[in-house]
Amino acid sequence: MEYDFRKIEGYWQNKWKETEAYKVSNNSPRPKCYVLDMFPYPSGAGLHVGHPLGYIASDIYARFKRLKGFNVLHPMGYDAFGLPAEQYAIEHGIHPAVSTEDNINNFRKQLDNIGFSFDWDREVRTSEPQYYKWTQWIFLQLFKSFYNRETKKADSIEILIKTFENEGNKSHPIPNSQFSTPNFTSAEWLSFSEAQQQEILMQYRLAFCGYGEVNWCEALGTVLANDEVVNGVSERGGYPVVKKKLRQWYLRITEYADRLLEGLERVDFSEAMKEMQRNWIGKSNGADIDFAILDSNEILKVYTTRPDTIFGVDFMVVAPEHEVIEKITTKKHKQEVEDYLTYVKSRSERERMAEKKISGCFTGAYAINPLNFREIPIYISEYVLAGYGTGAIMAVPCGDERDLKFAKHFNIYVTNILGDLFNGEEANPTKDAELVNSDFLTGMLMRDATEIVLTDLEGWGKGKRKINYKMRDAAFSRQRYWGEPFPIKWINGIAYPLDESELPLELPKVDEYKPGPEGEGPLANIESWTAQHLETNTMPGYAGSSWYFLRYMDPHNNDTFCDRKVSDYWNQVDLYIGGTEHAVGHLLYSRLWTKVLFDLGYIGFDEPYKKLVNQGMIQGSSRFVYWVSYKNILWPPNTIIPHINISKGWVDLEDQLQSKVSEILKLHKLSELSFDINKSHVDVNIVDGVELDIKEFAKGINKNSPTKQYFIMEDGSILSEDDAYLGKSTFICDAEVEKMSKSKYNTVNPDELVQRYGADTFRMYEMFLGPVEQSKPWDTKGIEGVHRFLRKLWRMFFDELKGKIWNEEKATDAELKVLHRAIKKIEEDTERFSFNTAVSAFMVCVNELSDLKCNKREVLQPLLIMLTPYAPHVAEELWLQLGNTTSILDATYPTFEKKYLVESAKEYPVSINGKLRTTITIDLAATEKEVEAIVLENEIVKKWLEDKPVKKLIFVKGRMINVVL
RNA sequence: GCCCUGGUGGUGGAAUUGGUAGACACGCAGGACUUAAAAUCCUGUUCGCCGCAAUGCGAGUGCGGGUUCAAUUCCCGCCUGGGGCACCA
Repeated sequence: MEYDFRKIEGYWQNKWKETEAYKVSNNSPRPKCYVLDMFPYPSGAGLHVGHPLGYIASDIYARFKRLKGFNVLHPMGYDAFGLPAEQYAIEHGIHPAVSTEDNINNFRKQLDNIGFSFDWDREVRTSEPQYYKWTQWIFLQLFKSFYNRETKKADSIEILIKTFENEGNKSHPIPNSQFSTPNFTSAEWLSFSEAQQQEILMQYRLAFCGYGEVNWCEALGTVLANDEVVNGVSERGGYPVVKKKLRQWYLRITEYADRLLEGLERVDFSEAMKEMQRNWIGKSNGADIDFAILDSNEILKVYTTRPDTIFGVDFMVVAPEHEVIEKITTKKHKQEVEDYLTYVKSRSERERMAEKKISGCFTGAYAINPLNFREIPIYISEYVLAGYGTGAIMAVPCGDERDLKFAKHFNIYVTNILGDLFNGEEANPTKDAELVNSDFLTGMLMRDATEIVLTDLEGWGKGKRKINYKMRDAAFSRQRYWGEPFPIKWINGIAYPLDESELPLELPKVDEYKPGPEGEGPLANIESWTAQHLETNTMPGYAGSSWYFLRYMDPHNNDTFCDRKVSDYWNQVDLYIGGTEHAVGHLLYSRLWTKVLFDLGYIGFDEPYKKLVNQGMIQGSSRFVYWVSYKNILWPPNTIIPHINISKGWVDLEDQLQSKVSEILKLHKLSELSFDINKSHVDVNIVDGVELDIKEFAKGINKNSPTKQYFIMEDGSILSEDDAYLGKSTFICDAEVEKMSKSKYNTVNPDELVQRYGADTFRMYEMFLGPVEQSKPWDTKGIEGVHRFLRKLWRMFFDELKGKIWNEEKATDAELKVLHRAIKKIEEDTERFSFNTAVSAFMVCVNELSDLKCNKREVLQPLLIMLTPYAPHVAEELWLQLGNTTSILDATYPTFEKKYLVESAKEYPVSINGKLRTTITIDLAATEKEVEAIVLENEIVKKWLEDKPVKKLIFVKGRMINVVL
């Protein structure tokens, strides 16, 4: 009986389906374990080998935990709303729901191939009304809540209204400091119109409406996503893009900044991941300082984290969006300022931050330093962003590199407050300098000065301590069709929530996906929609994915998003696997939603993910073919143009290449032409390693084009497309590691590999490739080794001639040692997500057992159980063949027993001065003295000692010995 | 530009707490079995040097320094690949 993986895998996949082997119950006496993959977006391109990497890892872990006696929830579903489907609809007229459904079916088929243990009864799709009903419901909870700074949690807006009625807003200051009515009494509140009251409440709601800038493309009449804008123009068509203010929904995530920071202390994410989130939140301690403006009543408020440097301020910079510009710009500089603002309007925030070149312009106005009354010029520059701090900075060139560059560019005098620590060339951001040129602070350490400046400024009413966050409130609307509609009606400019009984508010069918007037979403084109005064924006991609992990727990509940008893049972996600690209987007948003739902009492935990593992990207290994293009040639009609492909080795041999090309041109009676060498991607699937399959390559050539293909082979021979099948010479491609993508022709489809080697081999190979967390290029070649391993395993049970060869004999100590070493290693490695080393431990185990000629059930059966998470199909098949009547999926994981591994002696590495010179086997019970004697008697050690005295002998028991001379 | 992360043989990678660098595979070379091939098995494989041989000698984990009896691992500086930077998901 041979290893017929196709038959085995087909059989068991059906069997498991029939027996509902992966159905998970919400009621179980066993401990729970929740293993989750990041929500996939079902793209039209289908799966490539990079996608299932995380799914395989989580599947192995889920199956492992099941064998260890846990009730494991391991669901899968689709983040089905999104821009690509809508773009596809615009281009092909196919409704996003239809293309999404197709994509999902394709995705599912591909996933099923790989043998995952997902409980498909729990599948969710964010674009289905039964699902987004609850996304809308949660949105309403956000809308009807505010962040109570006294209790530091979300509360019902009704409580806030009661408080306003009784005492105004004195105990709940308005979060928006720019708002026109910052303070009001109970009497004032009661006197406000409904519109005024609602406008005020909007400043408190966790989901609120405001105005924000979007990428507006006039020519396309639409708002563009950041990645649809390239170098300031639209990716499609290359039309200019400018910023435009539109009404937008936001989530007040800034109120949760401290709790999002605090929560990081309680979750098991990598330090790097936590660091990224902390940096994103960007909490800083500093001060707002007011600078008066010369000959003006305006005040310029700046935020700084370094009040101690106030005597080093040589100029001010305001963001181009700052409203003060208009008021302070002098006549003389008006034109210059306008030109600059026009330039900035075309720049994306990303471009502005990344720009190395200094740009800016002087307003003609001067600010006055509140401490020494010095007059300081006010500039505008794109490197100051409107959204951060107050949108204005005090520039201290001796302490900040960007400020220094700016000062040099505009020839601004640089004050040195750092003394010797500033060399005039490089800014020094130290906090430890002794201040000079700093009036009454001179001679003081910077760290100490901060406090004094703050106290002074506050005393004079010129400044205020302030904690600032880089994080901004999260924009929560899109001017798009394919997303959740907001359950909001606008009447007389007031947003009214729909009643919960009106949910779901279903997305209406449309015939076209064109944007509405003035950049509004496509919903604005639907009369029946606008007649009801419904909101025309839709929710962004992260709405549905911010809470999906809760829906998996209770996916069919029609009464609530997730029954509290059920979420109490499943609780947090124990293991979450996904890419680092979600570090600050999805992860922060879902943490926010979880905290709000917790505050409002709907769930019992405030962090969604207990442990997070980041999977690395599988990169593509691209292949290139070099080819010749001719310079300045007008081809006579009916000419056949020789298209010449060059094998890699010839590319740099210019002279010889010239004669090869001439040779080919002569065949076509063409004279010598000058040419360039180009490089194009070639489909990796027709390249074996780096060797091009010319036969396949020639098939792809358009027979109708007036060209004829030639190949300059690695050995210098020349083949034409007609004799491409002949000859023993090879054609070598160049190779490069790039992102895996269709456009680079470097995608590898898992379906083909599964077809060729089986799902078990594919699963193990994906793991064998390297650590899950690490990015690595895909190389199909190594898959053979894993496949050989599985066949070798099979042969321990079945011989081609003899059939069954396992036996019931008692295992020897040596065999049990091999087994238990494997149990220890594989269990530990699986537990710590080191799947690649676990696979190699399987290999080592099977290699050693076959060296021992061990075919004993006592050893093989536990091995099969350990293999189940990695290669479930073959494990289940062999398990059945061994005569077991229950499924291996629910077998008991073997227990490691130390007694089989006990050693009495150790082969110690012996170094002389840190260099390994020999090894000596010594009894582990030997004392240091005994060891020393043995080592110094050793011939090789003696040779190196050459009678020199031993300075020191380092002996680490069970580890190593080092003799120091 | 800012934040995060990686760099070890021809290739993917291993070395879990500072303690024998290169486990396990791929590839390559040689051999066995076979009429032949496939499959399988065995041997070798970091580089350089010496050699009849060895447990010989030297170098070696992106580059340059440092700490240590001992550094892929810790520290400082640099080079370089990848991810993110708020409307891709």
